[in-house]
Amino acid sequence: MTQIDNHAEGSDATNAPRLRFAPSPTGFLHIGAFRTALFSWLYARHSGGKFILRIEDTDLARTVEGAVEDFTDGLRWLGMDVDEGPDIGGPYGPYYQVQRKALYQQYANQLLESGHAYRCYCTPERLDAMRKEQIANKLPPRYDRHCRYLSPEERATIEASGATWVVRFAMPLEGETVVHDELHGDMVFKNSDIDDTVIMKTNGLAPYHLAHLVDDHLMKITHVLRGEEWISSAPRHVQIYQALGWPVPLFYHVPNVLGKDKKKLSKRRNAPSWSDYKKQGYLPEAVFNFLALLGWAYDDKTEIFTQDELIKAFTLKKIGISSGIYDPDKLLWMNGLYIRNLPLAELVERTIPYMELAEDEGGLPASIVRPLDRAYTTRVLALEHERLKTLGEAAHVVSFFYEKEIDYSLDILIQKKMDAASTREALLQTRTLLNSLSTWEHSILEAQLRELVTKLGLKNGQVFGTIRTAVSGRTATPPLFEMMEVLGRDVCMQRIDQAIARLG
RNA sequence: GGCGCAUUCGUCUAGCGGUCCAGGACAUCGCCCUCUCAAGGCGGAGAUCACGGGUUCGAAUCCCGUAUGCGCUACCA
Repeated sequence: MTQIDNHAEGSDATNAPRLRFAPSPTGFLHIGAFRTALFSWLYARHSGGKFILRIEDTDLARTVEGAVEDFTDGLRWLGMDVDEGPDIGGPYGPYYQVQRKALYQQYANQLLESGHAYRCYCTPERLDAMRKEQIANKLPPRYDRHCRYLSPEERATIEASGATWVVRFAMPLEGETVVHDELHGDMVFKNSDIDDTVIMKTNGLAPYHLAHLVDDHLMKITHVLRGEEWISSAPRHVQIYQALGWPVPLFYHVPNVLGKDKKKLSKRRNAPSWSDYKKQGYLPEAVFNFLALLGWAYDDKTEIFTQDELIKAFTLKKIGISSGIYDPDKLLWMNGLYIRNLPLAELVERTIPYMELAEDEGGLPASIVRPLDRAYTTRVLALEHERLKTLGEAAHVVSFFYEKEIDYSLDILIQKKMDAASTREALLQTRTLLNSLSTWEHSILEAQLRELVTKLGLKNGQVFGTIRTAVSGRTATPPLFEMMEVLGRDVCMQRIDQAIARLG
């Protein structure tokens, strides 16, 4: 602990900004949390500062196994590298709050000694009863400061009886506290509205209000970006900073990201996690771009940015202050755009893993052998490239390119103003024509089949639609002739034969 | 209930006293392209800038109310 202190008090102060992302490991991280992290990361990179990951795990009861790994995986997936944190350490560690317990005790004691805090012996039962009564009397539920005014003798008696205690911060009873926020300006709070919050729990760990503040100070955090839900307790924090004699960092209370229900994103209700996006085949660079635009805008038209462009363009000043609903449709559009901009080879590289997933995880049907043929898959995906919105949907959309048997109902084979007989006839003629071709190439297929259409006195859509279904089992596919070329002569002929057979 | 924050097209937003009877994007609608589905191109509709008062020669932009939404009100973060 002393060692940590020495580091913290050391005068290596450069003026580079230091920003932190400090999630608590109570579950997976939703997209709104990442958005705030992303703002911090972007500014750290923009300014040549540091980005620190700290785990706020002082709530032992709610800590979830695997959560920290989820954070670091998510950060990595989105391309946000960490300068100091649990995995890599750093000069101001440890980066788990439970490991900094002694520090919080030290400063709680300091506050106790300076008269800025006091021991509170109230039992949860008393607190609970008190609150219920306050609410019943339409009073704001607030700690009644019962223990603040205990005499030393009374304290001695209570403690002699073996009572446990917490430490509460003694808020000034009168006056006002001004919270200066870089985004919102000055926000003024009446001290009498703020109660004496617990800064040290019975189990010897500090709650958020003390722990984050001690860590931010010791870790030399310069810019504090956090959700706007913290505005209410910010005056408490500035009072504690003052009581400790520490400078207050720059506050940026950023707006929340809301769900479609207009409620704050919550892990258990309406929020997708980063890994949901990964599973569905969203590109991290698209998600990154999308997230950066949620509550921040560069100008009135630019919205597609590479990560480097974002780093260059990002400024904290332009963060908006009103909370917004994230629009999954727009993300989907942006993802499609990023996919279309991918070089084909990279698209193949990144899509194959999704296609090779087990069938029940969204991969190709189990009957198709893995690993997939790369050359063939490249030809297949070339046709689907501009049609994909997510990598995850590729398997479904291209499965007929791989399947031995395709299955479809006859009504999608028979086109408008046609019946089984005319469809069968068209297919028979198609078969004869295709059999006569010496080269299986899309431009030749197209030229020949167009001639056939006129010869049959049918519409393009009728004949091509019939062949499309016969050959793919689908009504929506890539352009027919390119598709037939990739499928190959044998597969096409066999499927056309089957269609003819099914028509009687 | 108390306190706080917010409020520009359905959604994300630009706007920081005059250039805005408000610009862009997604979604939506129509047309073009066309063998289906996409992609792309063109165009339309969509916001009396929440409402009401001020300040000002002039307000989406500044101030004050009201309404609505959201947040906080734990030995959770």
